[in-house]
Amino acid sequence: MSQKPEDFFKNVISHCKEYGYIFPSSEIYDGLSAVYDYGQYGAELKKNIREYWWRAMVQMHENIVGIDAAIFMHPTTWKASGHVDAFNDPLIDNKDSKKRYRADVLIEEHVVKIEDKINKEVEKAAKRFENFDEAMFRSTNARVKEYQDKIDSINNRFKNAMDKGDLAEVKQIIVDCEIVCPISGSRNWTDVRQFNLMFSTSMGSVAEEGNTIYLRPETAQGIFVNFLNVQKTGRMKIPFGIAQTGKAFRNEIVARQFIFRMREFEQMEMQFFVRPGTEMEWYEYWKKARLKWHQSLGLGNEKYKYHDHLKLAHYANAACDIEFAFPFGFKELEGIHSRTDFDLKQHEQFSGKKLQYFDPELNQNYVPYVVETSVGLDRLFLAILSAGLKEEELEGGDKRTVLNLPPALAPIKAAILPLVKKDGLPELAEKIMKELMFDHIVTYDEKDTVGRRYRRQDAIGTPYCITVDHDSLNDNSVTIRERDTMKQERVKISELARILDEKVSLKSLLKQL
RNA sequence: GCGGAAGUAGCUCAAUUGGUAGAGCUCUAGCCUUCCAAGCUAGAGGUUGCGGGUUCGAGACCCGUCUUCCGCUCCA
Repeated sequence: MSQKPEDFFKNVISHCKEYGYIFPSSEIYDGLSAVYDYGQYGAELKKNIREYWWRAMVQMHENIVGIDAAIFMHPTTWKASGHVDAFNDPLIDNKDSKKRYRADVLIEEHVVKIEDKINKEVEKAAKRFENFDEAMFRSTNARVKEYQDKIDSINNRFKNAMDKGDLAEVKQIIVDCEIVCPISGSRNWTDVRQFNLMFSTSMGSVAEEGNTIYLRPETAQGIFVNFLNVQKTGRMKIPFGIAQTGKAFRNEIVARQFIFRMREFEQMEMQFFVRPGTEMEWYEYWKKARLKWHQSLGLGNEKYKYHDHLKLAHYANAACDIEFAFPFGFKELEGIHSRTDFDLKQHEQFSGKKLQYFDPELNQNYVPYVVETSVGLDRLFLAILSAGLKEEELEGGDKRTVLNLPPALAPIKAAILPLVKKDGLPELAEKIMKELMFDHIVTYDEKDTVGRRYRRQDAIGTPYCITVDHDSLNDNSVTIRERDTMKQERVKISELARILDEKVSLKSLLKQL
């Protein structure tokens, strides 16, 4: 299909809506920006992806266990993790250049410029006088003092403004200092606005001071604060991992690209605790293991690539992304980070509790190092859906829309279809459906011609259609039609449950790992 | 936040210079019985995103507002 990427992406979005995968949130009220609801099929697909991840991590690793920590956490958690300080930026726009700046950075840069002027004065004076006493010069020279007073006054004003959260004052500082935009050179600024990454709410029915709590911006911290609980009660020996899936919330400045960047999203994280000094081995191990997991889905190995981070976050000593070829380009799907002992150390410091492990082999205590794997469930969903959606040209110029989902992840595993709606075929089909229902989500459809029903199932990604025809009444056989090849195979009704199970169980995926 | 585009049936879109909102698909009920969509009959579905204004008359023109999409800015 010679389709433009934007158009294809639009198709993905409308297909999601039209076939019950994803709806805009609160749509009857015109929607809520960057929030989406998973529909009847979306919820199943998402659940299946989560299930596959969980089994691959928890079930297939003796030394990994899973937890389900709360979204609400003690507010100090986020001071310790660095989220409170690091993601609380006052931003300002220049209306002419359309550039956005951090207001604090603009002011800092301005202060640096004044400092440069002082230094120049000092240099000049140093050349002029012999036996130059720099300290004396700095404290007595009128011009230098003037500059220094300016700096102190700006710094004071800024500190006061930030402490009080007075953003109008922050803007006034920028205006008073006559700070110009480096690009447009103009002083045409918008108001300063505070962008806080974290959503806050209040605990307790009465709004009082000091009871502000945050909706977690990552699930990882729920694992770190439970490190000792799990290690002790599970008698875990290093190296070991703790996995968790769950919602996280980030107040993105601009959330875009459908479910790729949402304000409410779901993460699947695993924190792997290792002996200090071995973290790079494990980092490499998990990089490979996670890529292999993604590739097992069969979306095409060429759709993945590593992207190593050169600029590292405050807590990491190595980091890379597994990127996926989304319709809008290669973008991060999963992050693998070597987080060092940063988080546990921070929590030790803020909680006053020892978060250490006694290593019997070394006969010593230490704070473990952590290798994190963190994948966006919604992004994975989008990856699978956009890789799967195809407009096929069939022989004879016929077209069909097919959603090529990995069978083990498909929402509906099979549709049971009577060839015609009479002669006892519907009854037999329903009987088959009721039997298969015990193991899988299956559906029944008798409306329209069978070819049309096949196409309907293709569009929602059902991997198998089981067709009951007139012969079925005599030979106790039915045909299984495969979604991707459209080939049919005749099988015994008594064998159906086993055959279907073989084709759609997660086991087939897990065995590839 | 800035710039651009767009909001009409569940979906895709029409509606002449302003003159009674329509089609296809989908859906529902029935007919037909056919292994790869679009046979027949009937039916349902709309305060044209919302609020004002101009006009005898607004889906269309004007103002405001909301939402979505694209680009820029931010992004652990």
